[in-house]
Amino acid sequence: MALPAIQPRPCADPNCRGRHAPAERLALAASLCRARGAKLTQLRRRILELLWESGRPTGAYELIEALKVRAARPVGPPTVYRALEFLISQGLVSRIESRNAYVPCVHPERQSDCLFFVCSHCGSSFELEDPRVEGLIAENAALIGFRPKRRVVEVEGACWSCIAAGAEGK
Amino acid sequence: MALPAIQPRPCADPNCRGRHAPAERLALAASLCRARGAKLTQLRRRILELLWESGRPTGAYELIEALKVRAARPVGPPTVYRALEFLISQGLVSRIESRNAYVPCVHPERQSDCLFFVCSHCGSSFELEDPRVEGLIAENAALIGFRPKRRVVEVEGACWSCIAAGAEGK
DNA sequence: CAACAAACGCAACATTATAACGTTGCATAA
DNA sequence: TTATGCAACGTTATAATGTTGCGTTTGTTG
Repeated sequence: MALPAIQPRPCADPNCRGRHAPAERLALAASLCRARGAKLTQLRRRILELLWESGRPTGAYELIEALKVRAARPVGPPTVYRALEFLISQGLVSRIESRNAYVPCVHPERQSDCLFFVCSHCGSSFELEDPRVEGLIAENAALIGFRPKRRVVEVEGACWSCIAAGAEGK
Repeated sequence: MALPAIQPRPCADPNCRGRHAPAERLALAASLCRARGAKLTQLRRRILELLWESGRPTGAYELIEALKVRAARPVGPPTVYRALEFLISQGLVSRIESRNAYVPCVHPERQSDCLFFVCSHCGSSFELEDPRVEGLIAENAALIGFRPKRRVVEVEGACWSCIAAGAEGK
């Protein structure tokens, strides 16, 4: 029996924000899918990989372009959208509604919704978790008898490095 | 001098949620624009009126369709999008990012961002304010040195009347 | 009135997403 | 081995949403 090359394991830090290489991310994704009986196919894996390599919210058509380069045959929009749908259903990817773009999830093992901070200057995004947000939303929902199912929290602004560079968002 | 028919005045209740007729909404909007030196033209006013009458997040192309009925000439997409841009800039309308749709703002005199609760069954939306959300976001933003400019909070779920009717969202 | 700017009309186009239908490949059972 | 079922993927076309560029109208101001 071969030694396991990578030991995929959830990160203990809820807000570790990117201290893991794409390869490690993919290994964790594969491990999660295996455990759930979900199939992380070649295409789905490749798209997830592209998202990790991109480093910022990436549009479906950007992915299609990127896939043209290395894929045997070009893939059409429906194919990419179906793959994204799968990745989202597995908690491996989130859609940034305010950008029509997609980002890989830092902590796919937790299915919780996240807060997304998107820099309007460089386009990079940052994912944080804060359980208190749920409470606040639940509290407000109760005021109007609303039963929440899914939530979107997206903050547009300037990221640290763009502020440091003097370009404070466009 | 004629007596003022309507006395537009901000509502004291931050979460009054729709106890005002469209005519009153429009009068307030006109009053605000006048005070700000912004021009609420016929078209812009008509679009705001349609949004108030609609009662749910409404797409740009739905507005175009609705305008065909009563307008002298049909209006094209750019015209509607520009009018929406104006209304949004004046805080009279918000865009629901997760739906590509637009809703009139309950409290245009306050420029604060709101929380939107959208029923996935009947499509109606509810706007609430909660200043604590800003605090929570600011706190999280500080963790990563992010300077927030605009935020989107949208909650999808089931509204009270749909829950009561037994249809708890699709 | 002339000059100017803001708003609007219009054609074309760009971007994002889905519908409808067909094909492939693999597992299982007859 | 052939049939059958199924999930994933491919292909074409089209729907839905949003923008650019430019010319025309309109309203205001000197």
